[in-house]
Amino acid sequence: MSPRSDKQNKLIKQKKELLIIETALLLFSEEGFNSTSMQSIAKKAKVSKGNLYNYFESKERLLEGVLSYGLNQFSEIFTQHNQVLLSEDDFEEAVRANFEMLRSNKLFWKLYYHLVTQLKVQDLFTKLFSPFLEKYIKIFETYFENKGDQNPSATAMLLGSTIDGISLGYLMMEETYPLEEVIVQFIEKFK
Amino acid sequence: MSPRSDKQNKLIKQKKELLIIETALLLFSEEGFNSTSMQSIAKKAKVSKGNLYNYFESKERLLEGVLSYGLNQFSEIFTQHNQVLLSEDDFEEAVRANFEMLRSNKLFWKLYYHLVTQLKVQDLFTKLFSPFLEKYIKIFETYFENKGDQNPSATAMLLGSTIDGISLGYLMMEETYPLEEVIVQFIEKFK
Amino acid sequence: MSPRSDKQNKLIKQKKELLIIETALLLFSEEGFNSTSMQSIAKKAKVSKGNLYNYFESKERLLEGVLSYGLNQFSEIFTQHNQVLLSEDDFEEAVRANFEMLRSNKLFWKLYYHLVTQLKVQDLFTKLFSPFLEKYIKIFETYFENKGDQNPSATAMLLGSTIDGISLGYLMMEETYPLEEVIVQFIEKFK
Amino acid sequence: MSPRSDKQNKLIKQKKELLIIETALLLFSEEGFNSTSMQSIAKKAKVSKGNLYNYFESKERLLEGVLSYGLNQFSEIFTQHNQVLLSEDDFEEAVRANFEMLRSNKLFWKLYYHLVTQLKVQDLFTKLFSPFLEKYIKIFETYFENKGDQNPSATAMLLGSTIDGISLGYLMMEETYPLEEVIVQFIEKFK
DNA sequence: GATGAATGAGTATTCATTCAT
DNA sequence: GATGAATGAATACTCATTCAT
Repeated sequence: MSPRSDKQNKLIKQKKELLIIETALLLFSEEGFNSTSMQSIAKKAKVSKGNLYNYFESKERLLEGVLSYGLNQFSEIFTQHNQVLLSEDDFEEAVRANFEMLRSNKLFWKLYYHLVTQLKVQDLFTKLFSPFLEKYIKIFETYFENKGDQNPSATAMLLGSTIDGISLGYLMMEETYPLEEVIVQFIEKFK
Repeated sequence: MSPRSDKQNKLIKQKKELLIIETALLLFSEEGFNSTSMQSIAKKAKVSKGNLYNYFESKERLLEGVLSYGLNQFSEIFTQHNQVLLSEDDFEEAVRANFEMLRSNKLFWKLYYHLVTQLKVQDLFTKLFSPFLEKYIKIFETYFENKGDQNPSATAMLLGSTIDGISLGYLMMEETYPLEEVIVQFIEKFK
Repeated sequence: MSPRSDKQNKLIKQKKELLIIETALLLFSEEGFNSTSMQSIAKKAKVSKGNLYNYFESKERLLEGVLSYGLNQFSEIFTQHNQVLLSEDDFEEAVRANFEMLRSNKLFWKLYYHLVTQLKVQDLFTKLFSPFLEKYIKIFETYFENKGDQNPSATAMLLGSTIDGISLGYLMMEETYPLEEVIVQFIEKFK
Repeated sequence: MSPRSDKQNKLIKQKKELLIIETALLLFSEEGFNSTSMQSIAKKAKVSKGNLYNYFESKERLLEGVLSYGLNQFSEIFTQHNQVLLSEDDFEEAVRANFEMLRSNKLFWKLYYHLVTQLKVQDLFTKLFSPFLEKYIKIFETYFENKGDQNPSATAMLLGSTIDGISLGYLMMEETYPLEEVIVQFIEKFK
C-alpha cells in the first residue's frame, strides 16, 4: 500500500503542531515555564511524550514555537497600525487596538510578562521581541515630537511602561481590573 | 545557664536567619524561585542544608520569610508617607520616595515582579501584599479626588499601573532605562 | 507481472540491503553498537525507519547481517589460504594476507574488536566466528607441529593472540602504529 | 546533639565510595559502560540513586573513579618493576608479574579492553593510561636494545601488542584459554 | 515495499526534604 | 542548633519498535 500522502502528512503535522503549541501556551501561561513539565503538556494535548519530541526537539524550542506563534499574530495587527500617527484619533485608535490585542490573547501576554522577568530565557526573548518593541516606541516618539513634547523620547518610554503596567495589572487581576476606565484616563493623559 | 547566654543565642539565631534571608533574596531574584536550589542557598550562606530547615521548614516558608523581610522595609518607608497628600509637592515627594525605594532595594522588587506572574505563589503573595497596595492606591485616590478628578479611582489605578510599568522596565533594563527622565514626565502628567 | 520484473525487484532489494549493511557497519564501527540509533542508520542510508524493519527485523538482526557480510568476505580470502602451510614462505604469505585483510577492511575489524568485549552479543558472536577462528588456529598448529615445536597448540594460540594484539593496536592508533615494522619482527620470531 | 564526627563521616564515605566503585567495576566490566545504568549500580550497591550522585557527580566521573582505582593498584605493582631490565630473568619476572596482575584483577582489565575500543571515552582513557603504557614500552625497548635487537622499538611494540592479545584472549575465554602454556612460549620467543 | 507519526519504557540527573548522630 | 548522608519522586530527553496508510 502506498504511504500516507505528503499532503495528508503535512496537514496532520500542522494540526498537531498547533495543538501542541496551544496546549503549551495554556500551561506555560498558567503554571510558568519551569513548572510545566513536558509530560503534562503531552498528556493534555493527548500526544505521547516521545511524539512531542518529533515536533519540538526540546522544551526550549517548544517555547520558541509558542512565542513565534503569538508573535506572528501580534505582528499582523501591529503592521496595520505601523504608520505615522498624525491625529489624536489615530493615537487613541492605536492604543485601543493594543489593548484589544491584549484582551483577545491573554494567555500569550501572560506568558510574555511571565518571561520578561526570567533571566534564563531573556536572550531568546530579546531576539524575538526587541525589534517590535523598538519600532513601537519609535512611532509614539514621533507622535509626541509632532505634538511639541519637550522630551518625546522619555514620554514615549513612559507610555510604553504605562501600557506594560496596565497590561500586567489586567492580566493578573482579570475581571477585577477596571480596564476600560483606566484606558479612558490613560488616553486622556497622553493624547 | 545564664539568661544572657540565651540572649546571645537569640542574637546569633537572628543574625543567621537574616543571612539566610538575604542570601535567598539574592539567589531568588537572580535565578528565579524555582531555579534556585536549597542546596545553593545553604552553600552561599555557609549553612548546612539540614540547618536551613531549622530556620525555615520549607522552601515555600523561606520565600515567605524573604518576602516578609522586604515587606517590612517597604512598610516602614511607606508608613512615613501614609498620610493624606495635600499638596502637589507631597505627591511628587511620595512618588519620588517610591522610586527611591525601588532603587535601593532592586533585588527585592525584581523578585516581586518575578513572582507576580506565577500562579503557584499568588495566594501567598496576595495575602502579604494586597493590604499595602490597596492602602497605597487609596491614598492616591483621595489625592485625585481632592483635585477634582472625575474618576479618581480609575486614575489612581492608572497611577499604580504606571508605577508598576516603570519599575518593571527599570529593573529589567537596568542602566539603559532613562529612569530619571521618565519620572519627570510621569510626575508632570499626574501631578 | 513478468518474472523479469521480479528479478529486478530482487536486485533492488539486494542493493538496498547492502546499502543498509554498509551504512550500519560504518556507524557501528565509528560510534559503537549501543550508541548508534536505528534512526541515524536510516537517515544516513536514506531509507525510512519503517522500511529498515522490512529488511532487518531488529537492531540485533541488523548487527547479525553486518557481521555475516564481513565474515563472508573474510571467509573468501581465508579459504584461499585454507591449506596446509608447508614452507616458511607460505607462512609469511598467510600472515601478510591476514594483515592485508585487516588493512582493507578496517571498519569491520574495528567493529569486531569492539564487540568481542561485549557480553551481550557474545553468543551471537561465538556462533558466527568460532568455526573460522578454530580452523585458523588449527592450520598454524599443524605448521608448528611440522616444524617440530614442542607445544604447537600453545604456540598457535600465542600466534593468534599476537595477531589480535597487533590488530587491536593498529586499529586503535591508526597511522601512529608502525604496522609494517612490527609485522617484520613478528614473522621473524614465529617463522 | 552533636553531628557525626568528621572522622566517622570520612570513614563512612570512604567505605561507601569503595563499595560503589567496586559495584560499578563489576557491572561495567560485565555489561559494558553504556549498557550499565546508574539505577542498576545503585540497586546492586544498595545505595539510593540520589546518593550515588553525592559520591560521583556523573556517570562519566564514576567511570573515572573506577579507572583511577584500578590504575592505582596497577601503578603500585608497576613501580616495583619500573627499572631497567638487565637479565633475562628480570625480563621473565616482569612479564610474569604482568600476567599475575591480569589474573588478580580480571574485572578491571576486562573493562580496560572494553573501553579501548570505545571512541567516546578515549580521551579520558588516553589521559589516564598513556603515561604508563609509554613507560612500559620504553623499558622493554631498552631491554631489547641491550640485547642487540636491530629494531628494538618495533620489537617492544610487538611485545606490547602480544601482551594485549594474550590478555584479551584470556579475559574473553576465561578458563578455556591455556594461559600458562602460552606464557611459556611467549617468554621463550622474546627473552 | 515505503513512509514517518506514534508509543512507552528507559536513561542520567536534580532536588526538596528527612534523619541519624 | 548543626551536619551532611540518604531518599525517592520528578524531569527532560532518547530510542527500538509498531502501525496506519
